[in-house]
Amino acid sequence: MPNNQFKRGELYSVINGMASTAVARRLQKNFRQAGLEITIEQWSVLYHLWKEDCLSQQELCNRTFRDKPSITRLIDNLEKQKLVKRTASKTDRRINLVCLTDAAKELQQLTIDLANQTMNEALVGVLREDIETVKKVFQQVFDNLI
Amino acid sequence: MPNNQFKRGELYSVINGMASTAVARRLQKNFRQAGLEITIEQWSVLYHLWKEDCLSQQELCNRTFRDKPSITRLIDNLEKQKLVKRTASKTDRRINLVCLTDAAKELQQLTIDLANQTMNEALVGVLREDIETVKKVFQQVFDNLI
DNA sequence: GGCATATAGTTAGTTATGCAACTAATTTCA
DNA sequence: TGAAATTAGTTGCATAACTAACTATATGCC
Repeated sequence: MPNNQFKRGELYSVINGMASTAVARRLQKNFRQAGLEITIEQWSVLYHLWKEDCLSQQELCNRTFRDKPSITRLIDNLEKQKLVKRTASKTDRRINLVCLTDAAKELQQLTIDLANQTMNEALVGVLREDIETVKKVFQQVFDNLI
Repeated sequence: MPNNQFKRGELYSVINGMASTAVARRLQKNFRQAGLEITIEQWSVLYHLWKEDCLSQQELCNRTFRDKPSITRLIDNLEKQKLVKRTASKTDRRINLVCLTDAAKELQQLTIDLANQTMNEALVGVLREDIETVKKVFQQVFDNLI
């Protein structure tokens, strides 16, 4: 097997999970140490709702890159924790608009601070221009596969 | 999916693992189209066993970056599919050595070819030097967090 | 209008992950 | 040597993922 293909296989194991898993675990740990009960998956839903409240579940699928059943259950759990509320759309009765509760709005600043702190911990010793390269490569990978 | 884009100036998409998720989904799809029943998580275990057979479960934890219960259950499922076999270590009775079956050995070439093909699909238009930068950054992130 | 098709969301089944608590075997060291 | 600590692996519980199949509503087209 040609040597460069083997290298790409090695990159697969790098891209596929280890670094982002490490970041995600650290963020979850930082949430827990701050006394927050939410999962990072739930947080990623809240994150998009903080940017724009009352999105449909389908729109949350698109923005969080999850499928519909995943969003259904994430919203179920967020509703149990009284962080969001499903509201029927007035113009399309198929659609649930997912809206933040006041309790969720109070989590925004703290959790985003913790996320930024986590990224700072992760990126110690990494050059700013290299971060831009990573973003660029990830965008290209994403565009290639979607 | 118009909103599945990384936003410039933020790395939350890295936390969400969007690029690695996209690669993993594509690899899973390519496995399925080739008639292979294994999951990418199972494949990642086999991958390390092809490099070195008969590793302990703990060693598989270290190499695949998973915790012990995850490996226990991945090995359970791989054993059900007759792709690996647990063997008691002769020198330490706490240890299970996980060894490949002949059926698993036959999967090596095809699945690694599919992984390389998937990486080639993912990396169209990506510069070789940028790949090296990604590897370097990921290694640094990993070292920072572990 | 009415039927075919597409879209929004839910449910069920299997696999995987994280954490905590557990058993069993080994090592440490007083 | 023997009790304490460590290590390897399993089990239980909760959350999350993907696929496929399902209901309900909306749209398109004749």
